Amino acid sequence: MRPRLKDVAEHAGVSIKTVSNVVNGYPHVSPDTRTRVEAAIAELRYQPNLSARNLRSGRSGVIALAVPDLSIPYFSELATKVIEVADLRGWTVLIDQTQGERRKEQLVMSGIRAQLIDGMLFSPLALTPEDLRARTDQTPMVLLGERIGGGTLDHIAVDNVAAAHLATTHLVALGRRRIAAIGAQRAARAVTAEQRLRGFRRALSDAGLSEHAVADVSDYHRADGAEAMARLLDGDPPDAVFCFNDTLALGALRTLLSHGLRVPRDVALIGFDDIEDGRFSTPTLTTIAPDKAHIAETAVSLLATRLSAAGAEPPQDLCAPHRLIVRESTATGA
Amino acid sequence: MRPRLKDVAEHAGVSIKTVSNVVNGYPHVSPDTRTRVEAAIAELRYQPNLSARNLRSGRSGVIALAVPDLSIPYFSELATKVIEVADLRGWTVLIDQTQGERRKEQLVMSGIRAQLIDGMLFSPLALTPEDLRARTDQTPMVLLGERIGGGTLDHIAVDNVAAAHLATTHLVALGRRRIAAIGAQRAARAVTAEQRLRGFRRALSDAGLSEHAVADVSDYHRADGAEAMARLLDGDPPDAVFCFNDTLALGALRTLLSHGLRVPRDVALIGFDDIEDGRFSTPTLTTIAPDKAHIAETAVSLLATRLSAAGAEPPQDLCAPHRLIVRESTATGA
DNA sequence: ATCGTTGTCTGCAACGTTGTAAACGGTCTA
DNA sequence: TAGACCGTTTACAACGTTGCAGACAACGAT
Repeated sequence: MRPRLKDVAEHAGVSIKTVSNVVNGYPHVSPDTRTRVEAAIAELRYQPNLSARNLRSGRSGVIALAVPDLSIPYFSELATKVIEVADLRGWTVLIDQTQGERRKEQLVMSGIRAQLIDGMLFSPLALTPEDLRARTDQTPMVLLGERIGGGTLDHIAVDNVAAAHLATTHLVALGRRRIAAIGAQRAARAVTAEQRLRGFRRALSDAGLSEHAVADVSDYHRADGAEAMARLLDGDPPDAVFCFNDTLALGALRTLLSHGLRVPRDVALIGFDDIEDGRFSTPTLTTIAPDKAHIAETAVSLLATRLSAAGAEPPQDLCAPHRLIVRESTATGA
Repeated sequence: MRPRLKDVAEHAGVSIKTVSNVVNGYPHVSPDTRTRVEAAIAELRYQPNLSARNLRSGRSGVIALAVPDLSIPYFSELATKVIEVADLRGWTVLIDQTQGERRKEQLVMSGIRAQLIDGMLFSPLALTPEDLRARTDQTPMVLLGERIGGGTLDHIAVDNVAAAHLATTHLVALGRRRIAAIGAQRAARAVTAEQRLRGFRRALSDAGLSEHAVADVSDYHRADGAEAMARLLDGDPPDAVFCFNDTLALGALRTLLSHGLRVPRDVALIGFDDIEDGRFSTPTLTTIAPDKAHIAETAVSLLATRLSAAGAEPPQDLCAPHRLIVRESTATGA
């Protein structure tokens, strides 16, 4: 059996509460007692029972991170960072996958794990602002990515409009004129896609260009990008394409190359997310890099604030930095 | 405040224990009472408090999955499957990343989360059989991948020797004669790498060929593969390469293409793991596909057995199926 | 000498749940 | 009709922890 406070107390010749005080860093414990208790803790290899502590204190030290799909590299890279940062605060991260399905997102949001966690970081895809308003669960929550909170929840994301504008402007600066986009979504709920589309269109009109084509996708995997690019090539082929994320771009790249087109010579390609794959594709992938570490750190620290100050401080709506990383898929010399 | 059993009991006009019985599916409850209790549960939106339940019952319904790094696609794909399968049993999965570092693996193995979890699935990289023998923590554990348990723990993995043999034999069948491998590891602990190397060598000697070259790597990321391939090209270039995983292969592919070599014409390439990236690279990547769904299901069910039967049933050592998937990187017509 | 103050330590109760055992009312059997 | 039996329901205690209130000793100020 695992040792309890009681065992440590008997071993050190003090009361249970004193051991608890030592464990919790309560200051008014004499150095002598403290040493004796610590020795007993070490000897018995005592570890606090988290269930009991949680039951008593209402805190579990566990936070949830809900993302659509870990097998999308952007989310697994983000998860890696979040776990790292949370670890520094002594928190354990529990990951929920929603597959971007509205039903699962509602489930997660409405507190299916509420008993287990102190708070959650949530990266919704299909959820509507109404869904969020209808939320009754009180678990503190920080939104990542989609700006659908309507100012009712803490939120951190890149400025998608500005980032998409930057990406598109880069293509324009290469001298391309028939610029297409891949990644729009029919579902009116897909706020991120909508914002990137808006940035794309604004950049084109700023440059005095008209939109060459926009391809819808139903999901953001490689296969969707490959298939969307095939549709674009069926019509009047573009000379540059902005893909709303890197996996779409890698799928599109595959289609371009297998159609015998050269990248960037015939078609320049830019993605979004800066996932590791894009650094090793051929050609390597130009992309917009959101500062994932910054997002993870900010998200966790927003949650920490929310957890400590139960007060009604107004929710914050923060912006993460992004930058353009130029690689071979838009290189000029090629 | 969240409703408790007590609130539901009062609302339904029964005792706390009766509500508990209904919640837990205890059979001897009259249909009438059951209906009334269920109505009260629904109305108050009662959800059991997991901390209390865990404290009382000693079970948390949470299992840990410890892997080196989620940003390695193989592990994120595996994690996705494990979460799915665990969900069917009503379990929540908590993910620990070890970075393949021995110290972190020891930490995880020795029960750092023991208070929180009922059992764990562990995919070690750097751990030695001695580390495992020195383990004192009693949390049930199932090993994935590395066969270092020495028969003391449940274990599921593909037959790495046979799989590597299959991969190498495929290259031989293409008519290649200068066949190299990428992915050996200096650290004697890396059992998986060792087994794949053994299968590689056995296949070559079965074919009457001698080993062209073997490149060591320190890690299994794309960058390591790219760098290892560069070293191979410095010497007498191979006409085929077996990479011990797909990310290594994609890195190697990058180096080959940027050196102006054609794949598979000049160099045929085969990987291991069947990650999604390999289906969309150019050329697409031939690979050995371990049955990840099978691994996830088996691992979770091994753990379930171990959890229910506290008895000393002998640990099982199981083998997951694998198959060869031929794609462009070893296509014959090219 | 008395009183309040400070620092250290302790006992008690409670967090919400479930296992155990026992109570209750009814039906069946002798 | 008494006793045994069964299905249903209940009270109680315990899981290991921490907040609270207070006990106790030592000390300084009056």
